[in-house]
Amino acid sequence: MEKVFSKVAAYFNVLSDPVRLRIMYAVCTGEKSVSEVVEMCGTSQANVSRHLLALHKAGILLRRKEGVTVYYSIADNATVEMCQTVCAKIAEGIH
Amino acid sequence: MEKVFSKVAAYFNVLSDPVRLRIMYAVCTGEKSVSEVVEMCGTSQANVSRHLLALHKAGILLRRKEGVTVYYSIADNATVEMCQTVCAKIAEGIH
DNA sequence: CAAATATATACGCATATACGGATATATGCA
DNA sequence: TGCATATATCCGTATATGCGTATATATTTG
Repeated sequence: MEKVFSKVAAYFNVLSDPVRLRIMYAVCTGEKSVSEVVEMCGTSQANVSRHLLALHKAGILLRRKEGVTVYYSIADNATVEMCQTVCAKIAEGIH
Repeated sequence: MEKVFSKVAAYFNVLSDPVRLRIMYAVCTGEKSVSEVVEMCGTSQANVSRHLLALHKAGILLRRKEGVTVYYSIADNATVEMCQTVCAKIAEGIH
């Protein structure tokens, strides 16, 4: 049980960063290369690479290498749906 | 949009700690006082108090004071359901 | 008022993490 | 082989956060 809590905490922790949420927003519309994500999010290539790897290690993003290019995509749509639900709920309270 | 991401990140961040998840697990069965939560979770009173306040500030727990005793309860069942969904999903992968 | 109980806060320390900048690694191509 | 492109990693720094310990605050009771 305690082990589950630690894993769940780690899972939420990956989603608890604005940059990683921006990245999720970029990738959820379809597979994207690192460069594409860099253009869509306003931060450095090194930073994007790190966050993409963090999301991948957590099992949230898939990683596919094609030549020198690396593509990331959503592993499980349930995560995206959860983010959207929370976003909607919180966006209500902002107006 | 960026503001929403920050708020969502903060929301997930509150749930990204094993102790706070233990506390959620304790409180989700019904309103509990701080002392009761301390007994149910294996950590100090100061620690529990801090985490309960963090969950309350995030809007996840309600706070009710009755004399010298403070009771906390779930504000929105959707949060609990989300935690349970994630827990179940992750517990699968552990066995 | 004094003491006991319940909860919250202050402080210090250890650890984690995000970021910038530089650099390493890998692949493709002339 | 040499060079360009794409991605990942290393290092240092600044900041955040969790926890233990002690203490403060508030309420009840004698």
